Amino acid sequence: MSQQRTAGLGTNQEAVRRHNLGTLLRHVHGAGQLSRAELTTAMGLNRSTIAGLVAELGVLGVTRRAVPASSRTGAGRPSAGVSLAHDGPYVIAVDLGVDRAVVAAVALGGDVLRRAQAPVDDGGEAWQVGAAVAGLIRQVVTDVPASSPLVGIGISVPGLVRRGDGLIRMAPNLEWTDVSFGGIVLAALGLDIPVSLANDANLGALAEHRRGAGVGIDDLIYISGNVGVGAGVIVGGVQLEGVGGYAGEMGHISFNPNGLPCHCGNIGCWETEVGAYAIADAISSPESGAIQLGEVLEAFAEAPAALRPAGTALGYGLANIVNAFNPQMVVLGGHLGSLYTLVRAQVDAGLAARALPAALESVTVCLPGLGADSVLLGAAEIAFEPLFVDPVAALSGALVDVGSRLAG
Amino acid sequence: MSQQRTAGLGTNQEAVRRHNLGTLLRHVHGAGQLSRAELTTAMGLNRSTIAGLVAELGVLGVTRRAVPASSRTGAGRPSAGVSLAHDGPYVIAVDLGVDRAVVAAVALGGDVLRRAQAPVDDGGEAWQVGAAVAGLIRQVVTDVPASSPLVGIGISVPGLVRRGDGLIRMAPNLEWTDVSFGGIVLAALGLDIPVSLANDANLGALAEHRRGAGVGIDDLIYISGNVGVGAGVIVGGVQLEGVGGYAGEMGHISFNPNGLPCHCGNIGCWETEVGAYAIADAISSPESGAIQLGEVLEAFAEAPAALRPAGTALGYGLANIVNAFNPQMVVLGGHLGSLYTLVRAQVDAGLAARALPAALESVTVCLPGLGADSVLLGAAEIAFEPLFVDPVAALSGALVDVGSRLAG
DNA sequence: GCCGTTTTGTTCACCCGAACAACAATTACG
DNA sequence: CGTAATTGTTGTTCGGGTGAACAAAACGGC
Repeated sequence: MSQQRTAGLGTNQEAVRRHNLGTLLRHVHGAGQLSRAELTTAMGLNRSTIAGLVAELGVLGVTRRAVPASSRTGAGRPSAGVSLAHDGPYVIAVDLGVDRAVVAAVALGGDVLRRAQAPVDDGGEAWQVGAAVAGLIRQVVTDVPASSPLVGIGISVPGLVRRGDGLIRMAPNLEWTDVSFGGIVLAALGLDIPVSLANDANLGALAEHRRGAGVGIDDLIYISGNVGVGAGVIVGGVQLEGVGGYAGEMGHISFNPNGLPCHCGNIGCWETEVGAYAIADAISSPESGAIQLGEVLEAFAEAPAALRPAGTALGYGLANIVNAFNPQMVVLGGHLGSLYTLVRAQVDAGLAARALPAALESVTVCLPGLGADSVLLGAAEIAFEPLFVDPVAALSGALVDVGSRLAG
Repeated sequence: MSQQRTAGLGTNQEAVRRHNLGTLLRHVHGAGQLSRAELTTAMGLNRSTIAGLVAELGVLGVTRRAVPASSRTGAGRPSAGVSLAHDGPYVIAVDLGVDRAVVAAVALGGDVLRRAQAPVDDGGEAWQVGAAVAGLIRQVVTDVPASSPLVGIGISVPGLVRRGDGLIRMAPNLEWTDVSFGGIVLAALGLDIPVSLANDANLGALAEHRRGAGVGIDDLIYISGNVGVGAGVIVGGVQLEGVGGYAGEMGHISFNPNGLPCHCGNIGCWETEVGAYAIADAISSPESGAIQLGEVLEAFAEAPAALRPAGTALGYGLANIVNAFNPQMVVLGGHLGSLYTLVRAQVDAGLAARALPAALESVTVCLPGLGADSVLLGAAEIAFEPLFVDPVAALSGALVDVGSRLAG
């Protein structure tokens, strides 16, 4: 629910300032610390202009002047560093999993200030989960400096999230349908701040693209193995959403017409071959092991033979994805990452067998650079997004001293 | 090879003018004729600004003042119309098919000034085909006013085209590999102007999005049935390309593990079920009928039973596409359009059976609004693209009086 | 048929923001 | 220690979008 569609509009002159200010902040957010000279070359603007923008961000309380980071060697005056203020803006990131919820306060720059988590009951009602999440948020905001403005809340959902309003259309593993979870959490908190929701795979892709294994890579796919299987797709540096926001449901691509029934009602979806339940079955792990499948797989020192067909199926499915999207990188998250480390040979062979040579030659399969935090940090990213589109407006709408507001 | 990646750059102030001038021209190109008042609201700029931009385009010889188009009723001074100059810029569009090449001179606004076509020998060498295309281009430019500047050449290719340099990596039905066809055509012409190449499905999608069935629809997929099967994908109003430019090869998504061998080396690709050869086989049409399959299918008044499985396979494959991309519209081009009109029931049923409900509810399957010209007009669009990015630069690099240059 | 209303084109001064140039600051290197 | 190189700082210039005022052109009611 991020990308605004402004096709055909002209560029207003105040929009120039907004855009430049936001872009500069985006750079600082991405690098954490960088020099004004680097900003000058990265943004292609004049020194004076960068100086003005940096000064404005300083007045806004977002950045501060840092010691000259000696990244460059050679003659010349060292460039003054720009880094993030200690009491700068932050967001709440929520990773709603199948069996647990993780909540974190994340500062600009991507640092996790504090995190908390709690189990989520299987089949819990949305309002119960919302109350639990609200409780975690209350915990998490206590440590944040009171003067830090809270920009918004980003929530990752293992299911289909409608673009625009963030309604959860279907979350099979939570057994939710048409739940307005953002509203529920806000009501439980008694606050009114921007809430963004998105699919977990989409957020994993976003985080890996911005601060994980895919930095600098504009065509990237993150495949989430989180009981179900979904893909987050970034093409040309922007997220693929689709009209409704449901793009990337690669788990329900037909894979085997003679396969097993899928919970979606069809037969032989890819998820029935590489989903957590299928793999747990293959290694005769108890059904409950499917939810913790990542850990179960990590425990293996060597791959049992029973996993090899799943590896091949993963490779074949990846080939479909490579043919469809021609990505430069495919990141395997959740249990698929664990599976990949075990049966890498089968996966690579399956991919090479079925992908078109031209598309295969430029793709890399890898593990998440952010480990298990990809999705959580992606949730932080969408919450920050308005700040990069219009810093001034986003900050004027942000709340300060949230800790005491929530305590009182 | 169109979309330039400028992520992270700041907005230069001269870039504002470029962008606004290009955007205005894009509007005029799209609508053909529209009033300055409409431009003002569409672009969100001031009346004065629009006036300045329109004046500049007039000086450039691109637009001319038109009679007040009375689109609005009511009081008030009628708004002056902006329409395209008679001797304005134009491009050469080339649709390279499996058995024939179509070449057209296309004016700004999308009008085909003149077209010519010639058969292409099966298995012809690239330089032979290039010479034939050059001959058609010579024919086509004769009618164009000498003062009209030729902006560039756009070429549609039934195969994989590398982004950036436009190299044809693989065109199975032409039996070409790694052919620099743009260079070949330019050499045959003895000219040096910008040439853009792209995959036929991508161009079909572009044309349908801009002037066909998908005007105003930002998430659209065009599926080309042109012996092989490929998809052109537009998401969020921009073309999905992938790192190398090979995205959208949906014809080689695995469809049936027990299916027939595909020319790509795999088994059971979707193309082996809905490609022209498969369908020609099904209706016992001679092998040569595959190339003209569209016409063969059009001749049927009612669908023979033998086509029904192909219809179902088409529906199933569309479901995969809908799940992957969540488009708002799917346009079926080439023989797939003809097939759809015959076995629509099977296609719709197959799609409904396998697509996720959330994604299914917002998708429409339809036929091309531009008929058989989608791809040709798409080739014109990519040739025009530089003009909308920077009108002044594109015009300064354009050639005038091409007719006599090529004749002499 | 006239006059007020409405909408738009036209012109001008204005403002904002990026670019540019000159100078100062600061370091590396010989 | 002096020179070259790079960057921050400052004041000025320049370009382009904005806004106000006025003119133009059509409609509608009287």
